[in-house]
Amino acid sequence: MDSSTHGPTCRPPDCPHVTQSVTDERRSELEPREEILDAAACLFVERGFAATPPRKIAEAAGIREPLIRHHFPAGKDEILAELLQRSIRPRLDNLEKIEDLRAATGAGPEALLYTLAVLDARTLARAPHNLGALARQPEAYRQDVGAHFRAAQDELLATYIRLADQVSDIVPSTVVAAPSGYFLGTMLLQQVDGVVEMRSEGSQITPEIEASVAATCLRVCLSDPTRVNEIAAKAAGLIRMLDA
Amino acid sequence: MDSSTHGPTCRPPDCPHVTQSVTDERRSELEPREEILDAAACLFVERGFAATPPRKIAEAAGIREPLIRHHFPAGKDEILAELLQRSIRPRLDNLEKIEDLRAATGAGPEALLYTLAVLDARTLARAPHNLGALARQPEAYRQDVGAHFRAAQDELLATYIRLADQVSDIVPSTVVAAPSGYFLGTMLLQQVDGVVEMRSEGSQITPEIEASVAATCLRVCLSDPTRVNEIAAKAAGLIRMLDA
DNA sequence: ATTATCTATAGATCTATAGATAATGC
DNA sequence: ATTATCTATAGATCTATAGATAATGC
Repeated sequence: MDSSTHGPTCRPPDCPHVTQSVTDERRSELEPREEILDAAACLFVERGFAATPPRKIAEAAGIREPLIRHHFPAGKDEILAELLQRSIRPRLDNLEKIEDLRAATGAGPEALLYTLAVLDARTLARAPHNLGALARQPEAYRQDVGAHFRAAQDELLATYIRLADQVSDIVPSTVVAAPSGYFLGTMLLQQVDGVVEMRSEGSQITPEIEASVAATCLRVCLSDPTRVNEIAAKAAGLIRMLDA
Repeated sequence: MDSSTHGPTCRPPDCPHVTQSVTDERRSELEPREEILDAAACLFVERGFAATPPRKIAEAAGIREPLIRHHFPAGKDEILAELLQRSIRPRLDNLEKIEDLRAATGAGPEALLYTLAVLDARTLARAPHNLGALARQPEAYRQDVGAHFRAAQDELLATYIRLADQVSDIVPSTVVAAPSGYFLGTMLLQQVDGVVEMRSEGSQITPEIEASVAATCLRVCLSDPTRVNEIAAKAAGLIRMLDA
């Protein structure tokens, strides 16, 4: 209530930066560059990119402002670009993983869609500081900062679209308003990305919820939802292979 | 490319403010207060609240900066609060509408959920400047600005949770990872709110897509998706009553 | 008399850089 | 010699206000 303008909205275990008030000792567990990224991630997610001046990042990281410029000559923009990369890279890895699984096991699109959804949900659930929330900052759409990120996002969407298309067996003419193609893929991706919103509302994302999200993706595509159990079981085997 | 720092990302038909460069004539179709709100809505959605100084709003509205303070003494915060109100009020109206329909027709939760989803999707689809996107600005979570808005949002969520609960006939023990309660409601609401994201990606939201979103909400809840057609038909009747 | 609008400007904050000092690698 | 870090500061931008002028309602 004393120093900063508005109370921290950040849950302490997630994010020490917003709560810490005058502690300006470096925590020094990390390299300064990492320290900067970590502090910035927390602040960008909690207060927003545009609302976070470099000074606040420096304070949170326990360094002086010009050091930020030393590590990131282009300033905040460069930090955001790096954080966006880090938020999307593991999801591109997930795309590779399911492609490998397909090649290795001949798994069908149903199990692969479920697997991808679980992996992505898990990635978002475990990202430090709920980093996935950066995708919703308006600056993530700016060409100069988020171009690379956007391209990756498009690749992700394209995969969801393709898988959804292969999985969907709902004949449009038989069902009023069955989504398809771009819209079906978008809806599935949004369902998965919803994990970010749940986290920011304070929910702990359990493995059950991750599975729930994935199962919902299937239920949206399939005319016979009783098959979800069977597909989930098959996918669980694939996921176990990855975890091993 | 000449004046402003970054190219406008706004589609012209949606939003004249970002594209207009040096035209500082007031358009004067609207009251100045409305002009300010309209310009601010566009800029907040496109560039973000924190990245939009009052000067830009004044320029876009064709007025001088202090006039903003005259109409909104608390500055940008007050504008945002008003815009958040305007974005959520029609959705509270939608809640009332389905309650009225329930009382008048005795419609069941399935048809009401479908109807609510269509109404909400439509509200988001038609909101000027894709106003629904404001809900994702970090400042919408700030107590001093968004408290009222958040309360309304919670009421909305509570209704989705309740309806989803009544509609859902998926017995958890028979299906691995069936979402329920809070999470099911959250997923449905997110599905509907996805319209905002689709609009910001440039998609035109057709009535078919609105129906699609609503149908998907049902498909997520129901063990027997073949019932969706029948429910959608019933709901279409309810919606026609409202439109008349 | 109140409301709407402007010009002018003060003070705070932010962004960016210059230049000094310390630490490190060859 | 290069890299890492600091202090100090300039210039730009933002926020907020004072005070003048015009328009409007009683």
